[in-house]
Amino acid sequence: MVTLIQVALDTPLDRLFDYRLPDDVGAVQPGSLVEVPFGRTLQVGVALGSPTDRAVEDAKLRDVIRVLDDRPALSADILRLAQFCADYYHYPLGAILLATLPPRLRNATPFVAETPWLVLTEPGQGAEPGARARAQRALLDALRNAPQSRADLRAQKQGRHAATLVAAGWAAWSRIAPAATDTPPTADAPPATAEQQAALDSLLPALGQFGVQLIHGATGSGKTELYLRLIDAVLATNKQALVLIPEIALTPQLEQHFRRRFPGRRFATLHSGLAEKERAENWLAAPDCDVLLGTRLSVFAPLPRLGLIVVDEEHDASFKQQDGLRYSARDVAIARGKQANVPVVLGSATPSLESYAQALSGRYRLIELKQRAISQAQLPDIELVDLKHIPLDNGLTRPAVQALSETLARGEQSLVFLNRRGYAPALYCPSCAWVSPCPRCSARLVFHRATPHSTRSHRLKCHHCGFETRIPPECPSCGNPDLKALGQGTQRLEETLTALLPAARIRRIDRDTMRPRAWAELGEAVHGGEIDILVGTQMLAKGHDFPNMTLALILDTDGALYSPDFRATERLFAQLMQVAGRAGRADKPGRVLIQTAFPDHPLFRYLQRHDYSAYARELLAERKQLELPPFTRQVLLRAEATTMDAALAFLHRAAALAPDTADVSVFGAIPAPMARVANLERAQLLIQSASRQALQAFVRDWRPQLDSIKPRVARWSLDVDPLAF
DNA sequence: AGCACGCCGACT
DNA sequence: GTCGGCGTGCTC
Repeated sequence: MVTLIQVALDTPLDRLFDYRLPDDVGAVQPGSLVEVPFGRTLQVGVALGSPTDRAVEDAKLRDVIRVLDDRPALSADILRLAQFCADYYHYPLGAILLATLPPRLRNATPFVAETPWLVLTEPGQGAEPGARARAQRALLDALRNAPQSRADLRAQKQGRHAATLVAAGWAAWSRIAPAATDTPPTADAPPATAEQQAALDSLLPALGQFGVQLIHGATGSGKTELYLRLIDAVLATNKQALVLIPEIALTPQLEQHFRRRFPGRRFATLHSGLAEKERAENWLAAPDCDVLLGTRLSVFAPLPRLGLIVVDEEHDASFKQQDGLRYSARDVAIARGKQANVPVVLGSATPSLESYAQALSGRYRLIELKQRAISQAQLPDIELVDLKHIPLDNGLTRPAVQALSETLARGEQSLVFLNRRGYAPALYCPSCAWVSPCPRCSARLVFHRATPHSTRSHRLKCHHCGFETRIPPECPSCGNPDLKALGQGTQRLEETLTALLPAARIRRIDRDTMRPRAWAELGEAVHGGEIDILVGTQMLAKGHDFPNMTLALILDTDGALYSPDFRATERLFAQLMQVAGRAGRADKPGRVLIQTAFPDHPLFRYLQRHDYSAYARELLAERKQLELPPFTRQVLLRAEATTMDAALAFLHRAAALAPDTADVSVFGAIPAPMARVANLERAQLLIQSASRQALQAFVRDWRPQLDSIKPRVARWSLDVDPLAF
């Protein structure tokens, strides 16, 4: 009898594939990585169990080529987590499993990990080298104290003795230095404030099992200190902590902070900025580490002794993957915590409304930190500049310019926040009112002007769907050659400020000016006092604290205040608070100026009081009044076709096929959200529900029907966002 | 998703 | 005469 095995492969086909398992390929267990022939290519797949039913005829079956034994099999808990994601996000299991692997381990090329540490083995602990082998004995003694690095040993010409110990089985080369045998010391912690102590008293007893704890603490209230103490407690029981952060590039000091706090503990980091080799090595080392600090992709890392998951800045959009498997690492972390029966700690100064709602309903435990642990840190004053009474000149009011020049005169730094990149949000024809519409979607094309750095960027660009075109020499509608830039973008603002404050050293920060690795350099420039004014988009909201930044100017948030997308309004508070938080020094509170035509908007009232809780409660109450659920779950049906009409036709037929469920609403089809792919137009249909079960059932019933109406022109995909505002 | 098969327009 | 465009179908 031939052994058969199911293999999950990285293909959009949402099914498993059966293979014959020849006797000579070696041991295969569920989770083993195997190389198999697929179509006319060879692919790496994940072996699962034996097939339960025989759907394909024997003639189609092919042989597993080999087991990739240079890398460990995926563990049962990762398989389970991936299965959860497959169900939750309606995404093929194989695609998820392969995506959890670091890229270097997704292909069959053997990977040899670096082994920089010589460590003592079990037999080595009591080993007695011969009396004359003094060098060996000395090295063995040294190893009993601490692992030795390969580089040091080489420098001390100990390489030969090391090799002898390894040959004797007393020592081994390892990827990662194991922890010292006795509990490594924890560096001195600052004394806990009364509030922190109260939080710890409630958090520490909850560490043994699953539960979600939402720590709502303003900047400076000591959230990080709480994480560190919880991690300390978890490490003491020989378990591992997983710490998820939004972007590691923005917080280089955080890793140092952690390492210094737990000297002697084994740290690993994972993020997409690592070189492929390093990422593979860290992933392989993860099972042996004590603390894994990383970005969203770390949520799938192998951690056999997981004891705690921390999600810092849980509201942050970076936790959501925007393409492929559109998972939210925060939500997957909660699922993982539940499966592993391990507590999950979410922390934020401005928790997402969905988390806050869960906390208010009692499903999560809410822990509020109100005091500032760092006593010097003072909250900034927030002033509103009423645009109904104060005129704008090139997007700036007199008080704003004055504040900037005063700050400059004092030798302090300012930040100017304008959430619109480009030169101007639109190009405008004064004679016929043409305003640069995007031919592919309903947005406006943004005017980008050439700069000394890149002349190629002199173009009209759609920030919504990615369409780009050259700047027309005359109005495409009436031929008028005199087109005007309408409104303000960061590029134009930079130009205006340069003209107004010629002495100021100004630096623009947005997606157009920032290269991926430019943050460190920017941090140094700001710290070194080489910059007076930072102008930029929301990119400015995150990252370093600049100690000499005392003014934050916020221009034009009104679009978001009354946006038809009420989620934009809901996110605005967090964004403004983050920007405002950039201002202020240890010795003096910062000043924040917001230009707005709607100073009476309730958001500002709460913002001025720095009271996010009250604001979040009001938003949730408002939703209740409007009979909106506190959060919705949504599925996006995307259709791609050679013409927009064909894509829309498919979506309309799909909508008509929607089963009649009161719990699920199907909204209208809209054209081209984000980029035209491979000469296909893309449109989408939004399906929403407050109930996950209802949505799941809906999609399950609907899916086969969609296949049946699939017209020649369209291909479709489901994009699931199970928890969305 | 790839990748090949297959049937109709403009070119060495 | 063919090169090559993308519509269609398949992958254990």
